[in-house]
Amino acid sequence: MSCEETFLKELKKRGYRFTPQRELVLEIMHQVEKPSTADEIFSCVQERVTSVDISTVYRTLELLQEFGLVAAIHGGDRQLRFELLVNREPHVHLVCRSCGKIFGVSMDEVQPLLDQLKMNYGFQPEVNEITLPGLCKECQGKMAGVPVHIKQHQEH
Amino acid sequence: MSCEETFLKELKKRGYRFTPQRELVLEIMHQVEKPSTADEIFSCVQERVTSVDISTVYRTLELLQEFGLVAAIHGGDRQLRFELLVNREPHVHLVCRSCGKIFGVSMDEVQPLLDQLKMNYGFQPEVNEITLPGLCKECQGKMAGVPVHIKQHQEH
DNA sequence: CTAAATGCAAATATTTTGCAGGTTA
DNA sequence: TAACCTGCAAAATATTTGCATTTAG
Repeated sequence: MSCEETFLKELKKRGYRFTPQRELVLEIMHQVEKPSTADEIFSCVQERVTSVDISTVYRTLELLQEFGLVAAIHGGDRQLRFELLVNREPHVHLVCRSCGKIFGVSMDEVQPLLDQLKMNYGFQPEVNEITLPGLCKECQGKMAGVPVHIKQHQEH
Repeated sequence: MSCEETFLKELKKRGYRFTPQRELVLEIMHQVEKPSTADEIFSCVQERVTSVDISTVYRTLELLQEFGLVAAIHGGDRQLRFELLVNREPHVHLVCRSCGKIFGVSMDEVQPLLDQLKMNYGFQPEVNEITLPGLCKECQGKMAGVPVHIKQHQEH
């Protein structure tokens, strides 16, 4: 079942409606490559239909999350980023605190840890929303030895 | 070297000053048990000295982070939580998205994953700020089968 | 005495909400 | 046509900043 079909089905199931705005937000989510902020998504939406409001974008993203089509990931900065889950295998994110780049890591690598947390603590991690802050390869080289908080200041 | 001594030393090193407000914030950080929001810390501070402003709390927390005495962790909700690092071994946090409880997990359990990320991606995770969202044992029982976003709505 | 820190108020940034009018089914 | 959805504006939340005054060293 295609992404849009799932959306339609879930909307119908709850007596919600399939509006042009909702269709457009979902379409844009397919077009953005990286996990994107509400504002970035809003900008893309506006390039197509200027009248759409950012509150509609937020409301649609919330729906898409409820339906399991989109995940919200908490990066190092203040704002959430949203990512389409459909057609992607589960994965976790590495967020570089210096350059902000986000890397996806396949489940295979983290599964042992998740199993262990489940076994030892009974804790069930929400896989798609896991974010590991740190420094990517390039940024480690650039700022070796500088404490993290200073690094952040230098970057912004 | 005690926590306060470290603070003093780091302040002096930069020509900064050791003020009663800064001393108090650090002291409060020793008293709060769990990772706490700026506002929670501010409340504790106010119980002692009502004149202290929340902006001073924020500014002091930032200093403490620079000095490596405090870590900021990004939980599931919007606000940061601050935690004293001194006298604690490195650890990561499990945050329950339903009840909000935070569990500390020792490094031993996650070290293999971190090593792997370093090896395969060159990514250096910032250990003390890692947060894994999910559901704790109790909350899994309470809301088995209910999708995550609905759960959140029910809770708040 | 002087640079640094504080308290206050106002600004920012992000997300949420109330509501009147428009739209979907 | 009735419930739902939208755009707009305003509120809420969390954090940051400018500035006049106070204070540590």
